[in-house]
Amino acid sequence: MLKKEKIPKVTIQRMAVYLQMLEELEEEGEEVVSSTRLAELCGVNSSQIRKDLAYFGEFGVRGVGYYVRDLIASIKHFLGIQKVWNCAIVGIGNLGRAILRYKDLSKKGYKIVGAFDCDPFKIGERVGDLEIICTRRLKEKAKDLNIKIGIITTPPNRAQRAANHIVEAGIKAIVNFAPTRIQVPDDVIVDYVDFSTHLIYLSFSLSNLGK
Amino acid sequence: MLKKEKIPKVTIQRMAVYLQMLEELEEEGEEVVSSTRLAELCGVNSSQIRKDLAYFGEFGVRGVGYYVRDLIASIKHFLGIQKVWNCAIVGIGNLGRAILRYKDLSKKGYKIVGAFDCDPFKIGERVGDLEIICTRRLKEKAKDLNIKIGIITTPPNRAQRAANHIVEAGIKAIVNFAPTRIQVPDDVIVDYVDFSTHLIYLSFSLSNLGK
DNA sequence: ATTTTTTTGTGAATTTTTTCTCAAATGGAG
DNA sequence: CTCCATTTGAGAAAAAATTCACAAAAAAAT
Ligand SMILES: NC(=O)c1ccc[n+]([C@@H]2O[C@H](COP(=O)([O-])OP(=O)(O)OC[C@H]3O[C@@H](n4cnc5c(N)ncnc54)[C@H](O)[C@@H]3O)[C@@H](O)[C@H]2O)c1
Ligand SMILES: NC(=O)c1ccc[n+]([C@@H]2O[C@H](COP(=O)([O-])OP(=O)(O)OC[C@H]3O[C@@H](n4cnc5c(N)ncnc54)[C@H](O)[C@@H]3O)[C@@H](O)[C@H]2O)c1
Repeated sequence: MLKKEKIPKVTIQRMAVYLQMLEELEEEGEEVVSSTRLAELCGVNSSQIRKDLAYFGEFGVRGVGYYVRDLIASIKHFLGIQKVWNCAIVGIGNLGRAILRYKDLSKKGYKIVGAFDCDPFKIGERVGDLEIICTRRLKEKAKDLNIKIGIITTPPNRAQRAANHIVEAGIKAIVNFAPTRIQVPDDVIVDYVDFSTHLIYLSFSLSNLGK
Repeated sequence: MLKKEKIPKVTIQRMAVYLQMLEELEEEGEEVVSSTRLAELCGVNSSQIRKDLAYFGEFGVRGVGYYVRDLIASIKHFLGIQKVWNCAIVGIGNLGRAILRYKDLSKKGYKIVGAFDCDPFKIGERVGDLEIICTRRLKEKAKDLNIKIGIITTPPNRAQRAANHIVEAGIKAIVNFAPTRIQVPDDVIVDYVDFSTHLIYLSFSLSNLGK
């Protein structure tokens, strides 16, 4: 079913958007949706959607469209989010706490099972269901808790150190919220969430309206 | 100097990364950097950097490279971030508060000047320097405070309503943290910051390692 | 039963983005 | 002053992504 062809990152990102919209449609009781309708809702071209889906297989019915429920299940399946992914947060400051309290994450298949910080005054403190643990114990905990994804929310000048701990712990995927690039071995995947990049895009666009 | 050609969004996004790295280099006392070196640090191809910069003009010296200080200034200038942009946050929950307390934002040229929520129990409460104001007063405040960017951190089912208030207030740029698409007039720019999209990319990559 | 309408899936065409190449410029060494 | 080592800027080539266009399939209408 899955073709061997490399699937572009943008396709995966759009897939996440389609999934979001499909879940909204399901909630509204829609049973079937056409690529044209979904495209409108997501702000893309309809053949974009069909091409994206074609990387993974055939999911539609000609003359009808896609069954919302089934398509959601298929997408979750091939994106690898039918099951729950255990995550650890490193750096329990403003943003780390916000993410710890972000309830909808678990609905989306991600569970924060470890909260790590290096500040002795924070270690032992409880946030929600979790106790803040010393970053040095990440390696030991990663195995016990089956942690697959590390989330960095330390200040930028500490991000590399946090990354080193995560890599040391054998975790192969990192989301980095600190606005700095980190160096990791080739077999570790890093994705950056950079708020200021988005703001910069907006300021640039505002500055160049009509040009 | 600035060519009339449309500048791709990815170029602007990479520009933000170059800027980040250049500022780190400046802090370390580096005065000159070659596109090759910068490319290595940012994890891109060196001609990518030269092509990206070419959209805006010529900034390098052949045989030498780029003067870090000057290049930073040039980039800030053409991205429109030499000046400060006033922003409003709509939805003062976990994430909204984290952003309000995010001090480095102002260093990057963005100032949160208004905090809005619709919950009567929150209105009047102080967070940092700001008092939480009723969302209905956004329009009036947007003018007084010269707000140019709206940041949505409401629950997803309230994001459209928040967007409507922002549009009503005459603000032309929105960052939406809620995991849902919003509808706005053509002259309003929306950029989405979606945490789960990043997590999905990682789970997909982990699920397909070596395929 | 046949025609019409709808909508998918996919090759082909187009557009966009990235990478390759190299002449031209610069500074330093001899 | 000439030669050599660097490195930019930009045209050409290659690769990737998007959009077009339409046959094939399914359902609805006649
Ligand atoms: N606050 C926001 O809304 C926001 C938004 C976007 C990006 N960011 C980025 O996210 C990061 C965190 O921001 P914040 O506002 O939460 O900062 P913060 O200072 O409130 O929190 C940082 C936390 O990291 C901990 N820490 C430092 N070094 C560590 C290490 N080596 N190992 C483990 N923990 C360590 C600190 O003890 C602190 O608790 C920053 O890089 C910031 O630029 C923040
Ligand atoms: N918490 C996180 O770390 C995190 C991470 C990524 C994305 N998000 C997204 O960000 C959004 C906010 O998350 P949160 O955890 O802060 O939620 P939250 O429930 O803590 O906060 C939401 C706030 O929005 C306010 N609100 C509701 N409707 C409003 C309206 N019409 N106008 C103004 N304010 C309104 C509520 O009163 C509340 O204060 C959600 O959409 C969430 O999916 C959160």
